[in-house]
Amino acid sequence: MTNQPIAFAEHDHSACCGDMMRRAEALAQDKGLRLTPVRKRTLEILLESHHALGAYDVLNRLAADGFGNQPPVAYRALDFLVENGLAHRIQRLNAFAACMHPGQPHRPVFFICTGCDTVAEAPGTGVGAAIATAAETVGFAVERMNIEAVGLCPACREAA
Amino acid sequence: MTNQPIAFAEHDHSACCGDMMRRAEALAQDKGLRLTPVRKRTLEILLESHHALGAYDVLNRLAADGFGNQPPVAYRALDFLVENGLAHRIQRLNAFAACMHPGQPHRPVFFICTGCDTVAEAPGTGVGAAIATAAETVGFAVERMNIEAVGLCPACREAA
DNA sequence: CCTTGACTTGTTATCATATTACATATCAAT
DNA sequence: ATTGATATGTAATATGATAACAAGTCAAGG
Ligand SMILES: [Zn+2]
Ligand SMILES: [Zn+2]
Ligand SMILES: [Zn+2]
Ligand SMILES: [Zn+2]
Repeated sequence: MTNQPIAFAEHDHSACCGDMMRRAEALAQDKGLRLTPVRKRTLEILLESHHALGAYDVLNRLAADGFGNQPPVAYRALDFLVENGLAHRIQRLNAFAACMHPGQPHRPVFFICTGCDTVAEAPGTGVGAAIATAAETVGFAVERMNIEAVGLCPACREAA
Repeated sequence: MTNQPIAFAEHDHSACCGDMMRRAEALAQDKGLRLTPVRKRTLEILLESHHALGAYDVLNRLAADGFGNQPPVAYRALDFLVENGLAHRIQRLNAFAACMHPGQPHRPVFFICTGCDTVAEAPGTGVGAAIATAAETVGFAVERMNIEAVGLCPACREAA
C-alpha cells in the first residue's frame, strides 16, 4: 500500500496539480519548449482530475475559455503534451491523461478503474523489461509500447 | 529465433489458416457456439493475412460477399469472435486480428511492425505476471489488460 | 406439426474520434 | 523592418462505433 500511485491515494490534489504545473513550466524552460496559453490550459484541464479526457471534452473546455473550437485546436495541444512527456495517451479509452512524472524517464503502466474511471500511472519497469526480453527473443525492435490494465481500484474493490 | 511467433516466421500460410479455421470450428462445437456464415467468413477474412483489419475493412469484404453492408454487421461478428477468443482487438490500431492460439488460455503481447504492418501475437506470460505483481502492490484487481509494442519486425529491421 | 422465446441478422440513423488543407497570426532572430 | 519557423484558427472531411427497431432463423416443448 506504500508507494501507491497518487491517483489511488488520498492526497491534497490542488497541491498535486500545482506541483505538476510547476514541473511542466520548469521542463519547458529547460528544454526550450513553448508552453503557450492553449497548451498550458490544456494541461491544467487534464490535471483537474485523475481521469482520462477525450479530445472533444478538452476541446469543449478550451472553447469555453475562449480558444478555438475546432478539433485540431485540442489535438494539437494534446499531441504537444504527449510528445513532450507532459501527458499520456490511453489507447484503450481514446483519451488523454496528464503525466504524473513529467521530465523523469519512466515506463508507465496504466490502471484503469471501471468503477470510478480513475486512471493511475504506476511504474512498470519490470513489465517493460519483460516485454524487452520477449521482443529480443523474437528479434523485434521496440520503439514504443502501451501497457494498460482494466479493473477495480482499491476503493471500488472495497465497495464491491 | 526458435519459438518465433508464426506471423514473423516463414510458413505455409494457407495451412496456417486452415488449421485455425479447423480449431475454431472444433471450439465452437465444443462450447456450443454458433459459428454462423457471417462469423465464419469474418474469421476467414481476418485470417487471410497477419495484419490487423479495421471494422470497416471487414465490413466492405462482407458486403462484397453478399452480407449486410452496415457497420453493426461487422462489429457484431467481430465482437463475437473477440468474446469467444477467436480474435483480438488491437487497441492501438482500432483494429482486429485473428487469434493464433484459439481455445488455449494465453496472455498475448502484440508486436506491431511499422514497416510491414504485420501484427504478431507472442506469449506474454512473464509480462502478465509482472503486471499482476504491480497490480497487487497497489491493490488493483485486474480484469483485462492490453500489452502492445510498436516497432520493427526482424525482416524490416534487416531491411533498414 | 406448430407455437414460443432466444438468438441472430438487416437497416436506419446518429454519435464519437481524428485528420487534411489552407489562411492568419505570432515569435525569434537577423 | 524582414524573414523564416512555429503556432493558431477554421472549414471540410475521413474514420471508427453505437443505439434502436424490424425481420428472420432456430431449437425446444407442447
Ligand atoms: Zn492529484
Ligand atoms: Zn508519465
Ligand atoms: Zn500464417
Ligand atoms: Zn490469441
